[in-house]
Amino acid sequence: MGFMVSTKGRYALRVMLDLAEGGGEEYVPLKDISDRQEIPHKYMEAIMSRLTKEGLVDAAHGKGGGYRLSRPAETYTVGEILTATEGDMVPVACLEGGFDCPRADVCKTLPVWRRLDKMIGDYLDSVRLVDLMDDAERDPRSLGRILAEPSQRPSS
Amino acid sequence: MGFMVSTKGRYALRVMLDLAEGGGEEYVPLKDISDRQEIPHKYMEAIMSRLTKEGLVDAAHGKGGGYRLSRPAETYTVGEILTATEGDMVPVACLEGGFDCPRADVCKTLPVWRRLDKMIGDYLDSVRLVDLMDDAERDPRSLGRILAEPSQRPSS
DNA sequence: TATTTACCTACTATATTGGTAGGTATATTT
DNA sequence: AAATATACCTACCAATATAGTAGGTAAATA
Repeated sequence: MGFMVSTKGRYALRVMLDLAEGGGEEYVPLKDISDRQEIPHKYMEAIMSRLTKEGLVDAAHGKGGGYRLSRPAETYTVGEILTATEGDMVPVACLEGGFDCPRADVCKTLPVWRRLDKMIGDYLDSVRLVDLMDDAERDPRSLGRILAEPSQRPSS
Repeated sequence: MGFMVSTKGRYALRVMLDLAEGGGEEYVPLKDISDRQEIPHKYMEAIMSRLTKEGLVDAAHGKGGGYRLSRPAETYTVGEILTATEGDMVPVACLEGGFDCPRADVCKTLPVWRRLDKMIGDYLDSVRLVDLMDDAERDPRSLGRILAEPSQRPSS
C-alpha cells in the first residue's frame, strides 16, 4: 500500500500551522521551526521552496530573515497546502491528469474512484488551517467538535 | 504523491466484479477473466492468491477448475476487497498499525488524518460489490444514482 | 497419461520516499 | 568591509514499493 500524503505534505502542514500560531508579521527562521517541529532542517528546505514558489509563504534572506505566511491565516485550507507540496492528490492512478485509460468508458469501478476522490478533496478543502489551531477549541467549527460528532459532515 | 490504491486492489475489484457478474456456481479459469479484463495473467495469479487466502474466493485445481465467489455476491463490500489485497489502507504513515508516533499527543494535524481515514473507510465499506454491477442501474442505491446527486451520502 | 488449471519461488526495472552533503546568493549587523 | 545569518541550489544516496516477468511444481480431470 502507498500513502496518499507523504512527509512532504504532512511536514508542510505542520510548518504552516507553526507559522500561523506565531501569528506575527516578522519572519521566522526555518531553524526555529524545524527545531520546534522536530523535522530535519535540510529536508525542510526543499519543502519550503515549494511553498514559496506556490506563493503560500514569503521568504526573506539574511539576518532577521526567514518565512512568514503571505496571507491572513484564516484563508488557508488544508487541501491547498497539501496540493502545493504533494501535487495533485488522487487516490488511484486512473484519475491522474494526462492519463486516459482506454477502458475508462467500460470500467465499472471508475465511479468508485471518482466519488472517493471527490470526497477526499471536498473534505480537505473544507478544513481551514485555523481549525487546527489551539484556540480553535472554543470554535464550534473546530475539528475537536467535528470529530466528536462523526455523523455531521464538516462543511456543507 | 503516492496512490492509496495500487493495481493490486484495483485489479482485485475488477476480478471480483467479473466473478459476480458471471453469477454461477461454476469455477471460472483465471485465463478467461484476465483476457476479458485485459490484466496480465501471471500478475493476476499473485493477487488471486491473496483473495483465496483471505477466503473471499474459492479455488479449484485442474480441468474445470478456476475461481468463484465463496459467498453470495451481495455480501461483499469494496472496502473488504481492497483491504484483503492492499492490506490495511491508511492515507498517512502516522496511522499505520504498529507505528506509534512520539508526537501523537501534541500533534495538531493528527485529527485531520484520523477523520480522513474514517471517511475513506466508511465510504469504501458502504459500497457493495453489487452496486457496481450493470443491473444495479435500476437500483436506487446504485452508484450511478449516487454520483448524480453528490449531496447524498451513499449508505447512511 | 495428457491436459488443464492453480500455486510457488525467484528475479528485475523503474520510480518514489526521505533524507544527507556541500556549496552559493543575499541581506543584515558590526 | 567583514562577519554572520539566513534562504536557495545541485547532486547524491539507501531503502522500499510497484508492476510486473520467468519458469517451474502440484493437483485435479478427461
